[in-house]
Amino acid sequence: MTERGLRERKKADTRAALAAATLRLAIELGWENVTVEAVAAAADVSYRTFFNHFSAKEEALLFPAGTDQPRLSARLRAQPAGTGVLAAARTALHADLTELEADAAALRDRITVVAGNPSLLPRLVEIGAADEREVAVAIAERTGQDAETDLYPGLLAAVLSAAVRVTFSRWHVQRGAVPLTTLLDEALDALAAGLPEPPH
Amino acid sequence: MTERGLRERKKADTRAALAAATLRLAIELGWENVTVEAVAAAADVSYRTFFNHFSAKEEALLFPAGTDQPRLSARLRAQPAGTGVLAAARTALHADLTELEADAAALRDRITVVAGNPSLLPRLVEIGAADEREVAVAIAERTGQDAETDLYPGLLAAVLSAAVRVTFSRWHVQRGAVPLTTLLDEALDALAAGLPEPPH
DNA sequence: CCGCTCGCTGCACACTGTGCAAGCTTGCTC
DNA sequence: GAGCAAGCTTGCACAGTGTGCAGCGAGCGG
Repeated sequence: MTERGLRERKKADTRAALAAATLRLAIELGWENVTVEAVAAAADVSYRTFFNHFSAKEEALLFPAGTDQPRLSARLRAQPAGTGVLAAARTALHADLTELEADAAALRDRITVVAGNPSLLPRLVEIGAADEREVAVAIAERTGQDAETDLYPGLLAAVLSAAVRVTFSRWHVQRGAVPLTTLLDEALDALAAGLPEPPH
Repeated sequence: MTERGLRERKKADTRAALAAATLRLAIELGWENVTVEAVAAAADVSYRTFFNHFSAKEEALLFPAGTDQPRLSARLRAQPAGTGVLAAARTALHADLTELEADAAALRDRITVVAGNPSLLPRLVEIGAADEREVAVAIAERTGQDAETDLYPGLLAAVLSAAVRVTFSRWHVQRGAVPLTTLLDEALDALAAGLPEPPH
């Protein structure tokens, strides 16, 4: 399933080379100075080939592995039916973040680029929270509600997305000193406590 | 301060005409079929003039009044120092949403366009939550914390942003039957209660 | 009334993203 | 192993976005 032949392996290599070149050039030159032409040249393929692998420049930076990998909604559905929504979400998010933290160097570089280019920030959320809409549906399935009309599923999905975003930000500021999962737990605990105002 | 002369009035008219034409064409043709050239033609100005008023196509749709209007962070700072952060945020958000709901028809059209084009969704958040970063700083000032390192300010700002986004979504689904402020209160109450899982 | 300011306009340009029609390598079949 | 289909790569043309620059003309101040 991982490699079915030389052709697919070469294709994956090309995609990886393009993604790596994109990230490297973004760090070296700044995101706005990265052109698709330069990326293609750095990866030794033609300009046109870039768009055979990525539909847009941002995709090469933020979705180097492709969009068909297991997403948060899938992980959430995989949790046993007995557990509560919040606990299930916490477990699913842990799995997601652990996987991302596996190549921490690339993740840090990516966040660095995004931090310097706010226009990319929304897309980063998609990495962590995948398709927030799907997550809302998965939550609705678990609570027996309707994702369209009821408040809870959409709100929880959006709030989880926000928690992940904040977690990425803090992880980056602390230069990865604390694991993503630990930081996420802090955020989720604060949420579960109803966001009580801390003493000052 | 509102109008200082014929020239400024004409400029504001041009901007308003461009914004209105953008919204109208987006509803009629779909966002992806709206070209700047068509918008400029509909507003009876040249192509180049469009970019003298808006730095990008999305800005004409989402920030028709300009980005220098009073933002959420300013409203938040304007709240009396005695009140708690959550209460202050609620009041500030009420003011913001009430103002937006004043021209409900345009707001509904805008949300319709955004709902059909997820790529625009992140920008809509900016309308409601303004600059989330500034809000985080304002929260930090109120709690005597540091917006960079402490969890609370950034988390609360992100969560408020999420609540506003969900509120817009529900308002749109219900076709504006319930005021924005009422829907926002429901979301904030759920958050303050720690997002307890509803019975199913 | 004269000059200055400033919005509007046209032109040229770099870049993104897409459709189409090739060419060439891979992998499968006979 | 020869051929054939599939599909990755490539070049070309094109629509559209966004920017820099220079000129024009109407509003504004002295």
